[in-house]
Order: sequence, then C-alpha cells, then structure tokens
Amino acid sequence: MTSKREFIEKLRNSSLRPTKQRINICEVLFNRDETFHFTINDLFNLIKDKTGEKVSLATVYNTVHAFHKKGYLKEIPINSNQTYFDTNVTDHHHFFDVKEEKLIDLKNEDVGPIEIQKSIPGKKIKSVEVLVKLED
Amino acid sequence: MTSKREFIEKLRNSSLRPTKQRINICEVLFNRDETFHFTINDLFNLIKDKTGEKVSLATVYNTVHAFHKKGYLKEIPINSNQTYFDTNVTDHHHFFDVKEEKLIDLKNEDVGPIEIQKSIPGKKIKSVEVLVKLED
DNA sequence: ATCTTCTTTAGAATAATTATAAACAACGAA
DNA sequence: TTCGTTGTTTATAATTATTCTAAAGAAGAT
Ligand SMILES: [Mn+2]
Ligand SMILES: [Mn+2]
Ligand SMILES: [Zn+2]
Ligand SMILES: [Zn+2]
Repeated sequence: MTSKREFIEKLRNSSLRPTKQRINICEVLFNRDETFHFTINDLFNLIKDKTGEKVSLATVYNTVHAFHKKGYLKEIPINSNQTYFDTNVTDHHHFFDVKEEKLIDLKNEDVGPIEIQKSIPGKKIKSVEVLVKLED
Repeated sequence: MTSKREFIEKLRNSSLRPTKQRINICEVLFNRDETFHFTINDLFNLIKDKTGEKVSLATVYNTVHAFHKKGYLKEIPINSNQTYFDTNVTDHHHFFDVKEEKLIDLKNEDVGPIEIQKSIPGKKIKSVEVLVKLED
C-alpha cells in the first residue's frame, strides 16, 4: 500500500474520515517496504520528520487506537514503559533486543507450529505469541 | 519454603537485611502451595490482609524489584496497565485470561519444545516465552 | 450555504512507577 | 552494650505514559 488514494480508501472503508492528519499517519505507518514496530512516541516524532507537518499527540493516540481496533495494527506484549505496535498484523512472533529496545519479526517457520495441549473450560484461544528476548 | 527462619536465610544469602517488612512480604509471596501471579497492588493489599501489618507501597516496590533482581521473582510480559510478577521463576509459559486479567501457568509439556530457527549476529537468546491469550 | 456529525487539539486529569530525603533499624566492632 | 556505619522504610513529591475534556475546526450530506 503506497498511494494517498489507497489510504483514503482504507479510511473510508473503516468509516474513518480521511483527514489530513490520518493520511499523514498512514504515510508514515504503511508506506514502507518492511514491517514497522513502534511506540506512540516514535510515531509522533516520525510524523514531523517525514511529513513536515505536526499532528497532536492526542490525535496520534486516537488514530493508533482506531487502527488497532480496525485490525490495521497489532499490539505487542512486552514489558516496557511504552506500548509497542506493529504494522504486521498477521500471526507472528518476535525477538526483543533488550538492550536496543527493538523488536524483530520472527517468521512462523522460524519458530515452528505450537500446539497447546491444555485447555481451560469455557475459554478459547485467542492468540499464541512467542517472545524471544535477546541479550549480547 | 514455609518458615520464617528460612526467609531470613534467603534474605541473608542475598545480602538483603531481614527486616520485618521483607519477612512479611516473603510470607505472602512464598508461603503457599501454588505458584502466585500478582501485581504490585495485589501484593500491597494482601500484605495487610494476611499479616495484619501495613507495609508502605514504596517498600513493596523496592522489595519486589530486589527479589526480581535476585531471581526470586519473574516478570511476565503482557500488555496491561500494571506489571505482573510470578513466584514461579522456572522457564514456563502462560495463559492470560483477558477478561479476568488472570495468568495461568502452562507446563512446558503443555506447549512442547520450541526451537528458534533464526539467530541474530552478536546476540544470544535470553528467554523464550509463550503467551496464550484466552477469551470466552 | 447550512446543518450535523466527526475530528483535532491544547491542556487537564489519571494512574503506575520512581525518586527524594529524613527517620529508623540492623549490623559489627569496640 | 554502646556507637558508628550502612542499609531500609516511609511519606510525599516527581515523573511519565496514557486518557479525558471541551471547545474550535473540518468533512459530509442535503
Ligand atoms: Mn512484528
Ligand atoms: Mn507463571
Ligand atoms: Zn489499542
Ligand atoms: Zn523488576
């Protein structure tokens, strides 16, 4: 996904009005070759850098959560003072480089299938995620 | 581990002075049959309930982090507004019941061995943890 | 154009965690 | 035991990520 027209489509399809701010956020999030792992603060700063236009922090929060709810972003469970998000919304796992505080995608074939041999009555599995912490 | 004398030993062995507060915290954390998953706030309230003595919130934080550093507690990576800890410090995985906000241990045999088929130059694996989210 | 609804924004509020610094308690040597 | 040292506890303040609020602005429909 790479053009402004496509972002407008995407927003419309989710009943989100295609505002200047949201389109800028889309550019930063989705107009790239590689998957993108970020915190709200990363994103906030990148918007200024890449688009030259400032978007308020509140709007960055609002938009990230709107995209998260629509399934355009994934939240990555790690213990950090900030929440990490991911533009790769497929089921996949992560390395977390503790020193650099950077997430790296693991392909499913890098981990292999995981069969959970236990179940809890009345509950079903929503997701299975592996986090591999890296140190030097 | 169940007796006060043992807690004093444990603390001494880690160059932590065995204070009344720390011993009370040990009682709540380690004097139990099952593994214990908790947040700082859970623990803070349980201390009052179980020992009848109040320990300041700052001390609860300090002590939990001291125990964490010494390897007596494990931090569980989940996205929550509060940090979760675990008295089971062996390598193991978790269910997280999203609705109840409760962690449940998974035995390693419930998950099976996980072989990570990818490596990052200069980095080594520190831990591999699986988080299985549960919904109704 | 006008009206309605949604969005953005600055700033305030909230809440978990960490820092501060003074009072206090454990320790070890004398 | 007493005393000096060092480690600990505590109330409280500071910090910080996130959420809330409410007013001003923009988008969409008619
Ligand atoms: Mn990823
Ligand atoms: Mn556990
Ligand atoms: Zn979200
Ligand atoms: Zn810790």
